[in-house]
Amino acid sequence: MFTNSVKYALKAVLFLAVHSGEERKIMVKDIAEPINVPKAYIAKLLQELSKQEIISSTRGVKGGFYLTESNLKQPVLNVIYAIDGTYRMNSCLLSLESCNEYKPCPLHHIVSPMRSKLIKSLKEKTLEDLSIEIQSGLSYLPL
Amino acid sequence: MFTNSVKYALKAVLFLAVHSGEERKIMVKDIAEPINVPKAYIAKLLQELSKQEIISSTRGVKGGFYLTESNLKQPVLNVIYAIDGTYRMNSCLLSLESCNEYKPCPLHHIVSPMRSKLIKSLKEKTLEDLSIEIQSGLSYLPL
DNA sequence: ATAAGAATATGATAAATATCATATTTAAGA
DNA sequence: TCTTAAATATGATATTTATCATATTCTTAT
Repeated sequence: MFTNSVKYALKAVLFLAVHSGEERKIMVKDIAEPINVPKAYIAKLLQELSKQEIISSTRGVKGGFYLTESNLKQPVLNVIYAIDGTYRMNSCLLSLESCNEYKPCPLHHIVSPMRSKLIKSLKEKTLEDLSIEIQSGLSYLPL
Repeated sequence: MFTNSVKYALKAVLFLAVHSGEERKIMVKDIAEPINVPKAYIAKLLQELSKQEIISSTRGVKGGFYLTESNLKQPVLNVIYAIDGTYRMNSCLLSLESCNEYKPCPLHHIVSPMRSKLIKSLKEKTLEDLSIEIQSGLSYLPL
């Protein structure tokens, strides 16, 4: 469903959602280790997310990555789209270009409603929502 | 969600579901072209499906691939599992080994119920079901 | 100003997936 | 039984994705 890159990115962003803030910037190595993702790999992803303004960063001494209030208000889906692009989640499972309601592929009726729901959920849930769930012990962000 | 290989395999198997039979074997090149998949690639996938007895085949003159009545009764999910294995569809989106109901990852509550439903549907729908839908114009298997 | 610590830009390497090619085996028909 | 036409087995190549490495740029504090 998602690439490895998206999975890593989501873990990193959620880690930042819980642990960082404008006054609590976190540097790459202190993100990579707790989420158990190769440092150089996550560094690249964080740079990309920062460039796309999904997350925030500052360079130099005392710098690092963090989430602003505004970053936290974003839907989870933003992270996914930023890394994988929109195509992957939205394209026909059988890769039939012409697949749509009027000319559905054989799996369309099974898959399409579920995908719509999933996308809706990922659009409604913000990073903050998930962060709160983690902090209140409703879900976990482990190794 | 699925690999290219699974998509190709599904298209090929559904093509066979509609067009082949014990008395109407179809050879690789006559499958590859209408479903618009590279011949050598689909050949390999068909061989694998045949080995796993998802589809049937005979060698030699007048040989080819086809679906028996028994093949047609199978759930669509069989094709997916045969090519991609079971792990891909069932593993945690964030690749957290420990993710489950008791220790859910942050996306578990969003994703898990939908995945369960999807798998249920793919288990209930047989190749025959989909073949009938295609033949009655409820869905399409185009290029 | 300048030194040091951080992200950033760039690109190299490795692994997995997708694609292509071909020699071998099997089955049917002459 | 021999020839031919098909799948089968095997493996080579190309492309994409994942991983790693490093020189450059920016920011803070001295």
